[in-house]
Amino acid sequence: MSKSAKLPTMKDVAKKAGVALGTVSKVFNGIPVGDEYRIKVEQAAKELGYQVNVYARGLRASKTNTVAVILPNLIHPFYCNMADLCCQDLAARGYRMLLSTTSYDPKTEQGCIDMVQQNKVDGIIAITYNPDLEVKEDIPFVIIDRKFHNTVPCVSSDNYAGGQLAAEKLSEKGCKHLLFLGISSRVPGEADKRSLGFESYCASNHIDYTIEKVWDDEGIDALIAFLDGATAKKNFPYDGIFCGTDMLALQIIDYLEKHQLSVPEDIQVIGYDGIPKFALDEYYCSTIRQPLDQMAATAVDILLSDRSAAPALVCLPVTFCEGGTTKR
Amino acid sequence: MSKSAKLPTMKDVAKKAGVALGTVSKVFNGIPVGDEYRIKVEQAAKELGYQVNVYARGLRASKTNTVAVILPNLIHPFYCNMADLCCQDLAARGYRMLLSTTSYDPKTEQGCIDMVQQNKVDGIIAITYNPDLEVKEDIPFVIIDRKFHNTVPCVSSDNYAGGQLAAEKLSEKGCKHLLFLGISSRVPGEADKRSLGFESYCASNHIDYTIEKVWDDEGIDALIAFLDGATAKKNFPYDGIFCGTDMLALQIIDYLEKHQLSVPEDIQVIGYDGIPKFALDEYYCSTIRQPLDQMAATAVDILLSDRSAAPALVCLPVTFCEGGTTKR
DNA sequence: TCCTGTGTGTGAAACGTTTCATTCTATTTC
DNA sequence: GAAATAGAATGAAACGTTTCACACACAGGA
Repeated sequence: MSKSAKLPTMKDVAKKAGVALGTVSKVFNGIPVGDEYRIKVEQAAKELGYQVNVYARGLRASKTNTVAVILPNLIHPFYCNMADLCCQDLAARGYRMLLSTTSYDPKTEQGCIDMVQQNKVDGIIAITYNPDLEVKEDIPFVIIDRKFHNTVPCVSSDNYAGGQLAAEKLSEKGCKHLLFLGISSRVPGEADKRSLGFESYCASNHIDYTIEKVWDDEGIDALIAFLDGATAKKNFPYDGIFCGTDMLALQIIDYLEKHQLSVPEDIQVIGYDGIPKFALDEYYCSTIRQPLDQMAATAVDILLSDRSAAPALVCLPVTFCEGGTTKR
Repeated sequence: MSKSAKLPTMKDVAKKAGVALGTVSKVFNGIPVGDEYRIKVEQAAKELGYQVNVYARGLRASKTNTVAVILPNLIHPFYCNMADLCCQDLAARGYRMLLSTTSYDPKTEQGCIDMVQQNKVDGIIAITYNPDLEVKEDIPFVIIDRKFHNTVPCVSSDNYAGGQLAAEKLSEKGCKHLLFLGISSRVPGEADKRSLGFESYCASNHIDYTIEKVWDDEGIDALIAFLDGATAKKNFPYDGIFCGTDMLALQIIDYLEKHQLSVPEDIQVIGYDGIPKFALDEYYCSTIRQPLDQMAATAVDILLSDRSAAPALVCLPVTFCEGGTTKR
């Protein structure tokens, strides 16, 4: 353990290098400075082990090199992966990540936004489903997965195309009677387009389909009730199911297997998200994979670049990933 | 969206309340102040929507209300859950969480520590397996899962008892020939005690057992090679396996099933960690569950309390959780 | 009435940057 | 060769807090 000595300041560096304070500042801010000066400063800084004090800088300027990431939680793999990728992308650009979780609670969400604005972070990336968020327009803000104000860019996967792709794959794999199962938030979001894409594909290709959606406050029980009705019949009337999320798909698969319906033999199932299984290189189920890496990279990019040029909505392309719940 | 107005400062509050600057400061720092003054200040602050500027405070004092959490990644559920819990516990105490991921890279780990010390966070919670970390002693530091310097408190689950418990459970459930499989880091850590506890239980209860450990740089292939040797025999010689982690257990179970050995009928498997399956209320496998919530709470507690009283190592109790890979 | 002691509000100084008006140097132009 | 100009380094002021030496008021003892 090293001694707890007073940290060197810019003043120390300036003195050691024999230059003025402002010159040192310029060097550390990438402002052009004569080569001989730059070298002297860099040398002195290195010898002293100097690093810029984030708090002094944050106070004086409004540059904090910190981006706030606000998510519902760090339990669901989707959010975790997103946080992981954002963290890496931000670190690569020299930014720190301030992470807050909200548990979907609107009050907590607003509290995070307020806190974070007060503290002058350089930007905010959020996944939130609160439509009434108050955001000051002078802090760069990017939202993932849900369109918000028109002034706030949204990054999402191409949910509509994803829905189409799911229908297409199920159909290709021989399914004749398709079913969409989804749990929707009462707040409209990009994810709603999954069923729309699914529907459009089925309709224009004359495929038999059913859409069954419930509200999130009704919970999965409402979907189970629907399935109970279907399994009560002699023949379960669907042979291909597209679930709005991988997590839902897992629960549905559990249900089916408990009712002597085998996946994928009797019924093929596709989820949405593309969550890798437990940090391994496998999927929980066949799925429409969102390009999380691109989404994170895009969000960071928009945030830290010139936002005036940012599009209101970026939809990134999805892919189908085989995961054992569809026939090969 | 609200207007982008200049944020109110303490000076504004002082003027509005008709008191001195220092008095306002005291109110916001919980330093006793006459009631009539306190009320005036609180009133004025509320009306102005004043909040303390974190950067000014961080500059002047060394109070930043920020704790850094350093983890290998946000992909493995163990780390994610830990981050989630730390975030909640910290928020509940009014702290912000600065999160960094290291990908197990020693250089990145040291970089994070340096950055974070430079930036005067109020404390650091880390999960790192780097033995050569340089830490300044004047920043509160807690490490999870690995004992470090004696001056740095470590929080872990009771790995030794966990190993004993796994052996006990397998034995109780009728296994006669136990096997421990583990992947160890070359850096000694608390997790090494899992096999020691397992061994001690078996030895003192006259249970037949085998310990098979490989180094992490050899990878899982080394364990697979060992199993190949075992499966090549007419009868697979083990009927109960304790794996060092849940993730390893999953991979081993996969292997066994591919070799026509069914779990739990032929072979029972117990993992370690207690990772819940995909944010659902199930486990991937029968497991020795670490009390993540207690571990996070303890880490935060030690960090923010008087550390001089902190024990060098806190071992929290583990529990056995049934997960379908052992017989009931 | 005066003096001392205690408790509490006051406001200037300091924290380590960035910024900007100023000074200085060197180069160009007539 | 002198004056004008561009370019670059300089250093003081300012950012919004916390802290601390000080002033002040009031109570109690002589």
